[in-house]
Amino acid sequence: MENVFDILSERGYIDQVTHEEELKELLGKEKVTFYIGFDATADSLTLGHFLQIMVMTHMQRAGHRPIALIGGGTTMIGDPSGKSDMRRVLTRDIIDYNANRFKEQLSKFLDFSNGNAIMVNNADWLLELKFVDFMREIGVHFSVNRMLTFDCYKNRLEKGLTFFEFGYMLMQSYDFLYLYRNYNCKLQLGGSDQWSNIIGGYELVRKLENDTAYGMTFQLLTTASGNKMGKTEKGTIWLDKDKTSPFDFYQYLRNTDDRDVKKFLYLLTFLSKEEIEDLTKEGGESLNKAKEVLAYEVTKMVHGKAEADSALNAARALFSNGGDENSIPHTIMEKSIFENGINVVDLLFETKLAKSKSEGRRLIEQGGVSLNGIKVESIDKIVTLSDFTDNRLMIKKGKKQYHQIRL
RNA sequence: GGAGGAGUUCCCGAGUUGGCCAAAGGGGACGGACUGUAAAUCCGUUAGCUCAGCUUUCACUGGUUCAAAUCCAGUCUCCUCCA
Repeated sequence: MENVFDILSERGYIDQVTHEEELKELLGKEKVTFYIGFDATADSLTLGHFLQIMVMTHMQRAGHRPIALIGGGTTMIGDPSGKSDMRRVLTRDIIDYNANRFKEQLSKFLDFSNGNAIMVNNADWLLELKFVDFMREIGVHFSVNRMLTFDCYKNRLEKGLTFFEFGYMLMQSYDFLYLYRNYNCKLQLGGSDQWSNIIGGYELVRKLENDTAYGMTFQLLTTASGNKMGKTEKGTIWLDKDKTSPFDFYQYLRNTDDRDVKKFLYLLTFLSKEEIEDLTKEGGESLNKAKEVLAYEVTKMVHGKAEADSALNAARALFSNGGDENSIPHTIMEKSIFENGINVVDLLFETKLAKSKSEGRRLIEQGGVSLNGIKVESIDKIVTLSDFTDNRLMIKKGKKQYHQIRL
């Protein structure tokens, strides 16, 4: 059987590894327990987390045991790496709630039965630590001089860094130690921004347990234009369908930059190398097909086949004719509203296509709105039943946003 | 605790001899043109509303004034240096 390390490497997940050869050997010969930490700051995982889920899934398929660690305890501090400001501190209740949601979502991808995967919450052990004991057992192994040389702290020195946040690394390192002791966990994975925290943990295990631990990071999912994948300015792309609809989720991936398609196919789908190379070899316009596959595959994994089919159909219906109209995002409204007529601007506002009426006016003035294919020329237009066809009215905002009104 | 500096519209960041400030510039976002539901480029928009006018904004509260982001007093927060 192929070594999972090679798979991860070939697909381009891996960024940095503490001991490449040793780790590869280990992964080839025994069942390895590893962990990835998730911040519990939101009540849903994001598309960005999906990359980490993929890695865990690859690992589990290869016979290894994933531990998903929910940062219930560390979230109470906030990881200072890469952040310029101290994070909002959340209450225990919120964190617990979030942790539960994470578990639900992760269960869709990982097999948690029979201990094949484990979920833990570091609040369970971090919160009961005694300060003095912790400082004596753990604190003595960390050199401040050394910590200050890490990039993540370096740039914080100018902005200010509290001891509170400085302790984050010790806590995360302690997590690793705890998991090593209780679950024989030998490997920590994480995004490349976690490198220094991971180093801290594996060094701690080595010092205290005199055993070898490993760390590996993978690339942060970024788009060619430099943004963090799944975190658009508009808002985060969530895995929760109530927070980001499957259609929007699909569309986000469907609109992937040409330069990212191949990379994302490798990272976010299980398609074989041959399939991916085949889809992307021609480049140019043919990449549209690859984008459709990408969007469909990922949506299928996250939201299931039915939702993926539906999103695919809706998109085809809207953008290339054919496909099923029923899947298009829509609002059902009272017929009486249109018997009297409603102003377009109000309608845009009602359907949330415009955040304010001013924005709605602006859109119309700039020629960005059409009803059933007819451009709205005036902000005074009154929409009535006569604008409908078969009780349906398709509002198009800009080039890509469609919303249908049904009676 | 002492001395000094700062808090502006989504973000960064101008603006403090009071009016010409809904507030420069950049980024982002949005709309249009071009296109392949891509990128790049160009043009436009970017507080709200009952929109040629009106209303609410420049940490908070109160004051001076015909008029304040700009002046005064107090409060809060953050930063730097000293203890």
